[in-house]
Amino acid sequence: MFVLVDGSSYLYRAYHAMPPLLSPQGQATGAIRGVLNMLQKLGSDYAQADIVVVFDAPGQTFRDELYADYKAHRPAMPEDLRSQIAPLDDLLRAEGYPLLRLTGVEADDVIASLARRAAAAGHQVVIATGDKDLAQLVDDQIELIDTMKGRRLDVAAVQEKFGVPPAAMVDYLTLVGDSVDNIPGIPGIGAKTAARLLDEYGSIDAMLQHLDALPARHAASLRAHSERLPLLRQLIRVRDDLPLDVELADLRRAPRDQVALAQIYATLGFRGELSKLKGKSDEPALIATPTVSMPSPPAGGLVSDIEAWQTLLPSLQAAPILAFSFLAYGEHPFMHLQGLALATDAAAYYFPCATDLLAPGWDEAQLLACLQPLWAATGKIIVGEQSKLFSQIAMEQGGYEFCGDDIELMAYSLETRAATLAEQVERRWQVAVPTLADLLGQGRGRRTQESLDNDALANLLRQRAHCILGLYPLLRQELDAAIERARLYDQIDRPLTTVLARMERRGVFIDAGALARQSQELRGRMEALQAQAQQVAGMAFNLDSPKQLAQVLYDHLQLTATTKTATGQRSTAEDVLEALSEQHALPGLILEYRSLAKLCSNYTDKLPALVSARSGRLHTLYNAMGTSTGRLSSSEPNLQNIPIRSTEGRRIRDAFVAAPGCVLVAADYSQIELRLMAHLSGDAGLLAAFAAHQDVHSLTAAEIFAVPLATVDAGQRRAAKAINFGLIYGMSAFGLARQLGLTRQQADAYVQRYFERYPGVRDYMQKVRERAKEQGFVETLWGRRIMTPDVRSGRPALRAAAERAAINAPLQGSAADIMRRAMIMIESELNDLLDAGGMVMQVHDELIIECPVARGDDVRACVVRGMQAAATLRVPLEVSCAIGSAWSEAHA
DNA sequence: TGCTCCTGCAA
DNA sequence: TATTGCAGGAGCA
Repeated sequence: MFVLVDGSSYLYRAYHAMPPLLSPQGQATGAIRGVLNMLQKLGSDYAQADIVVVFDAPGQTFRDELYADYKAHRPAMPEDLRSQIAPLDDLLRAEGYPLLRLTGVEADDVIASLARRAAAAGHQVVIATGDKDLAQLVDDQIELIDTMKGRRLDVAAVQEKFGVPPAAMVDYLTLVGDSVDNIPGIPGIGAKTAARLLDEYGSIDAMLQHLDALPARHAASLRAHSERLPLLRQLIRVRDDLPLDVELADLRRAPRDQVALAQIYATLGFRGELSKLKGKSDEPALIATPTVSMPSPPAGGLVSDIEAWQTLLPSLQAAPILAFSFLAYGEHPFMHLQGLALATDAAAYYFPCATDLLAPGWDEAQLLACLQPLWAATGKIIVGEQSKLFSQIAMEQGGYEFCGDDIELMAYSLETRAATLAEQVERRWQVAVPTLADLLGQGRGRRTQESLDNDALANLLRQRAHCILGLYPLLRQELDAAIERARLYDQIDRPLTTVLARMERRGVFIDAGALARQSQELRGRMEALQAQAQQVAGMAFNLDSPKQLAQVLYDHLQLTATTKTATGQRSTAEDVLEALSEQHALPGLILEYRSLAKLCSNYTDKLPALVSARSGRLHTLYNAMGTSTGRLSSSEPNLQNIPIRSTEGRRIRDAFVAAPGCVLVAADYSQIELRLMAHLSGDAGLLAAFAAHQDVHSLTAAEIFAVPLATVDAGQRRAAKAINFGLIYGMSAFGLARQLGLTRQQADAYVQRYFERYPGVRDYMQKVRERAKEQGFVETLWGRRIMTPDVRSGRPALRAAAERAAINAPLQGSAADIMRRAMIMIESELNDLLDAGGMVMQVHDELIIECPVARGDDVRACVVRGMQAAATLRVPLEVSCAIGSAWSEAHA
């Protein structure tokens, strides 16, 4: 039997799975340690087998030549991983493993060729890999194993996992693509569709012969991309016929070179291995071997009465770290616990809260009360998930404030990318952790949350708590290794959680009656517009359907289509209709209809429906982990896109009002992103423009057009404003031309003059592009890191888009950091200042506070001070603020 | 019911 | 060929 190990895949995974271990000399050794662990495990699992390790060779392969984008968005190998390759090579050779590395092809191809040879010679073959690509090789003699997940993949398992037999895997991956390797696949065909089609037709070739029988959109997509298929196949199919100049007999493990090993282990600081080698296994290893396998299912059990709690309490009090996971039910933000699990490193306990398992006197309130002193114990670390929700439950059902650690938030502070518990566990340990969705199932047989089996829920939450406990030290270590990220988490993101919890719970008052009246009026006008539009069109059609509208405009009325959408439909977007409105009356009517329909469906109808019966107010959800820049986002409803630009839309803001006896105080940062551009770039001209406390767009216009400030006209200011905004987004001259309705040449000239006047800005933008490419990330003023993998892409469009995002991210993200800091300060000051009221909304650069009428001026002073104090830049940070009984009035 | 596409609202 | 979001309705499986 042969075990063929995909060394490169394990190297990467070990690198990510292991803590950043260092040798005494400071050499990184985590990945080496991980690969060694894995090989040792394979050695004991397959004691009789010959183990062969295959690595990717450095440099290009035939796939790179076939396809320039192959693995293009994969970041360059981190230096502290690259530095481990040579020592690992030495180690594996000394351990006696046959090592293969062939230039021009990938490890997969070598493995495939070896596997076929060995199988042909009658051997069983096990391929140890973390990649799914090799599933195409599986047959009676060849199977895959993922030692980290402990999963075996034989013929039946491939069929079960992918829905197709191994023989169809090449076609399957061709259709689906492989985002890991940046292979696109066929658009519109995902895993499900591919499996279904292959099940029915057997192969892509067969599908191509029966295109008419396929669902139309799949047929269209296949046809449109058919010329791509051969290339995709070549990329995905592994070569299993390489002429390898080794004989199977050569692939025997050589005796371990004890002398070399002793030296290597000593250099790497593998004390445990060294002592084993010397036969002194009693000497304790200095470096603990972390768990790479699934954390074992926790001991512990169910706690549903006070006696059991009392028994348990000492061990909970003694634990330095408590991890929790919970399930909630009810109406946001007044939710209840359905159950909660608490894990220590010894055990995990489950506390049901809303079931018939409860003893008299033991319920949610009792549990929360019991937990309160534990949470508050000094020096104890409390870590969980969904901590904003949990702190709302603690407030609402327990009557106290809670602010613990949150592994999702820690991950976000580290890399500004949301990572669920399941994703984190998967990434670090390559094991699946069950989610609520798994327990509920999907489709028609989907269970409701109330009907969940108690034992199943208990196990789920105990296991999750256990995983959280395992993740915490790793995340904390990574945060502490990067002081800026640690500060970001400890001083900004974590404290903000409580602020947001309170703000959501406070809600905002709206005049539902006013909205209902607006709705009625809008409906009337929409009906009239619909009748008029159908009359002008000469036929009946659904005004809400872009597809039908395109038919009416371009087929029925024979207007000329100008723009197409991403999928080739003829566009009916606003700017297109705007242009067409000169030829015909219909486009104008549609535009008006659409604007009204939008107001109705999104706002005047929607908002009153979301008012809580319990509080009479609107409670949005603020997601502090939902953006790639550090901004918040808002949903259910989204209060960050309430109309303001059109006079019709503005009326919606009339309905955002203060409660009786109160006023709204609205404060917003003026030009904060442009100020940050001045600060970050240090451009003298831009700094001077802000220092002058004058209208920056007019000043910019005066510079660009080389005229005195006093003579700048509206058109010049408009152009300057467009450039200023465009800068923040990394806009090109082409985009500027389109925005302003200029020719390319004119726009080019503007941009050129802008950069002549503000050369620091040009240099800064270039520096950001370069840094993004070198480091793979950009940073905000507070060290929030935004990853920018695509700036290294070979695809020009993708790369350009990534560069624009990289330029924008430090500006947008720093502004977001500033606002987060301001909110934390202001919340605490308002707590002292007010008995009732507080922040009710945040709209990126604007804060809205509700307070008693008499306190309006105090609150205004407090908020303006807080917002300004949140950052000290090289330019003034101006805040404008106004007070009113409605949001529309409180806008300065 | 769940997914994708198109459209459009905000900073 | 401008950044970041959320969400509706249509259309389809």
